[in-house]
Amino acid sequence: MRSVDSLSSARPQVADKREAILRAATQVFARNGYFNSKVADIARVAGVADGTVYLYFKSKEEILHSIFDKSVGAAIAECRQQLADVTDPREKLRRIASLHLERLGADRDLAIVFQVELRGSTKFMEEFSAAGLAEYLRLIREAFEEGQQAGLFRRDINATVVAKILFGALDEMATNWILSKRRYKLAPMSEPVLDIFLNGASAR
Amino acid sequence: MRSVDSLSSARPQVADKREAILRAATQVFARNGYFNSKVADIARVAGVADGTVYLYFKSKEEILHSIFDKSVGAAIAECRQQLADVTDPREKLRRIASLHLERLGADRDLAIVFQVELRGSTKFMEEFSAAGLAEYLRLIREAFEEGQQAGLFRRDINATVVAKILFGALDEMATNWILSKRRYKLAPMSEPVLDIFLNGASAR
Amino acid sequence: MRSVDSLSSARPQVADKREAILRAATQVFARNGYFNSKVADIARVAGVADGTVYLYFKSKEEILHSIFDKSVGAAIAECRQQLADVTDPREKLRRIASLHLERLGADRDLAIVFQVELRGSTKFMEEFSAAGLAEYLRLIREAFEEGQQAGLFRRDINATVVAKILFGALDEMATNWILSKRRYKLAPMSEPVLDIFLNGASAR
Amino acid sequence: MRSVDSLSSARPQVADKREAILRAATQVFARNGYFNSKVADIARVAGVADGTVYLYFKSKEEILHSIFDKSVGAAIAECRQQLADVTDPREKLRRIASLHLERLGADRDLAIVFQVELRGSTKFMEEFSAAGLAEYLRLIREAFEEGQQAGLFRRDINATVVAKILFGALDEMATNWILSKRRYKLAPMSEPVLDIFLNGASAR
DNA sequence: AATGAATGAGCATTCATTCAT
DNA sequence: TATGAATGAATGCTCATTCAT
Repeated sequence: MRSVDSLSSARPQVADKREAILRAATQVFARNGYFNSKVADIARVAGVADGTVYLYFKSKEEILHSIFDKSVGAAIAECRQQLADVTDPREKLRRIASLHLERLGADRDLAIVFQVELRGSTKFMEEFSAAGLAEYLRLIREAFEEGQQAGLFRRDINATVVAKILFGALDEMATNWILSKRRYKLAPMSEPVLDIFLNGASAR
Repeated sequence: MRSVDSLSSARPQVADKREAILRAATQVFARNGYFNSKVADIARVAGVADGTVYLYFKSKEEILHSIFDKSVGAAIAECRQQLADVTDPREKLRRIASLHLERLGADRDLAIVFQVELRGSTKFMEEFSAAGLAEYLRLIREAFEEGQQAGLFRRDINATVVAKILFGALDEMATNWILSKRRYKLAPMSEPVLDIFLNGASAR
Repeated sequence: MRSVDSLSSARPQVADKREAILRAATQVFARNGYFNSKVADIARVAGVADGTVYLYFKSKEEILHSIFDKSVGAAIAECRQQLADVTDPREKLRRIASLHLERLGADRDLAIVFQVELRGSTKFMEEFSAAGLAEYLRLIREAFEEGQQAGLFRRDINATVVAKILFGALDEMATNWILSKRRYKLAPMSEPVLDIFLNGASAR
Repeated sequence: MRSVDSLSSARPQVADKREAILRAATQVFARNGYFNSKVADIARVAGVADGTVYLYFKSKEEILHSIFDKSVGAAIAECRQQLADVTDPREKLRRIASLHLERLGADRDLAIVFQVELRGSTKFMEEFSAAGLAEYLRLIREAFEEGQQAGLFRRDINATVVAKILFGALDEMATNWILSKRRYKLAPMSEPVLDIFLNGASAR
């Protein structure tokens, strides 16, 4: 069993080191911005030598991509799982929104990388858009369409546009939270958003 | 006629050259991204020497700021003017949203700079937030509060949050438009947004 | 007239700076070897900033190529000129050999770059071979063929091979001179080479 | 049989591994050039771990030196042996030249390392010159001096210079062979060289 | 002996900015 | 004002070498 190894010196070092670099990079990118961050900074924060970074990542850019991939992957997986036992489309949307803001609210550095650093390049935005965002928007859209079929939501509005509206509103909550000097909880902000949204989208 | 000005006064030249540099920078930033754009590129596109850029702007960063200041200033001014003769708060929000997307939709390069390049730095985002965005959100909020006082909008929702929701939804429309491979008109996208928003925010 | 400018500060600076960099590079390459030479060293010796090197050359490698091109071009041009008024093929070969060793003997650093640094890469050797060497071997071969037609040289030996033999012998003289700890004149070494060569190649 | 050795003793393994590394290095150096070759490449081709290379060689440079030492040692030994039963100085020179080109012609990678890679450093060239080349030139010179004493060769020419001439001519044949795109046998090229050389150097 | 993960010194090149003209 | 040659600080990445296992 692994647990025995874990007590001594084990082998999770590889995973650990890769993780450490990703964690360090998230922090460094969040504090200095991607372009102003030096690979040497990341290495120092991660507690490894400069060259070691390149044993785990092909380039500085790949580190940024990896932060994105890992987080979006986990987020979508968790989202799907949480939606599994929910049938009410309105509740589904509430869960999606809630998870979205909970995740970002739980790790400020990661949130900064997501809301700010990942946006600063058309190239990356396009990939981002094609990969994670598209998948995420689909989750919203599908829940909304279910609600339309169930007669809960208005049928005169385009589900794709609706998904963007909800995402945009949540995204703005997250960005505002990061930029705000006041320190407040992000997760509860999903409530007024859903309130207006569901109210505005509901069939009468 | 221009030629007269040119002979009689140097002023328009100054404005022209400054304008030319801003226009060139918008194009170059939009196509390559801020960090990958060289001052030399901007100078070439603007038709001036590298050093000339520094007669009008203190640094590369100041060029980005100037693009922002100039555009936001003009947008808010136009917005205020267009709202002057409108009394219905719902119509005010419609005008704000419409103007927002019309402006961005009219100049794709400028839209890219706004939606992508200006987002890539926490520092800038903070200033952006403090300066233009705050002013812009205030316009929305005030219109909404008027509506609340007039009994048109629900009073159980926070006007500040509402303003962010509307802005976030519009912002997402703009970003999606930029990243989309399909070519469609951006301005009409304000309609479904307002539809859901007004419907969701209206008093019953 | 330009000569007036020349007295004050003039404009030959461009040529001068390029020349200075080439001269500096020849010295630095000769002393440290191409791969161990830093562009910063070349810049320092040339009395310019690091970046200035790149205003005149695309890369470190291009500097090496330029040293080669410039020198071979000048050598071949001088060689052709010196051969113009010579009719005796034997004398032509004597002049070629003599010029070859005089040139290398006159600039030890340049000779080192030619005999050592330029040889250290198959890629460059191939270009070298294709460009300058081929031209140079042709000069030898043509002189030899003239001698064959004039009945001065044996017709039973291949002129192309003969050219390589003569070049190889001279090349070895130059390399030995560079590596030798003794300091002697290189140019006179052409005599014994030609002696044996002409004797061995002459018709009886 | 090899399998017996493998079972009874570890020695051949050592020799095998050292050999394997030298063979791999010769191939890698020949294909990429010394400075562009990575120790990791050599290790991979040799089928050993990176670190293992350093159990047999102190540094990358020592590998190059070892290739040289091993090959020159073997060449000179074979040369001496082949000359043992020859008395005619002209035949001795023929054998030396023939062996020289046969050896290089038999292993193209080794020839490239000798003709190109070993030349790219003044430092190495000096050692090369002091060690192998000096010994080799001595073999030639001694054979020539014998011929002079026997009245076969002219006494008015310096034997040391003569040795360089012959070596230089052969060396050029080898270099040309490597760089040529045509594929031909190198060994036979010793004939025209010797032809001219002996003819030019012979007493009348 | 063998491994290969880790190290960290080293360097070509870029480009925002300056300033003599 | 305008120019553009010159500057030089700044950094991502490579790879020979080490060493704990």
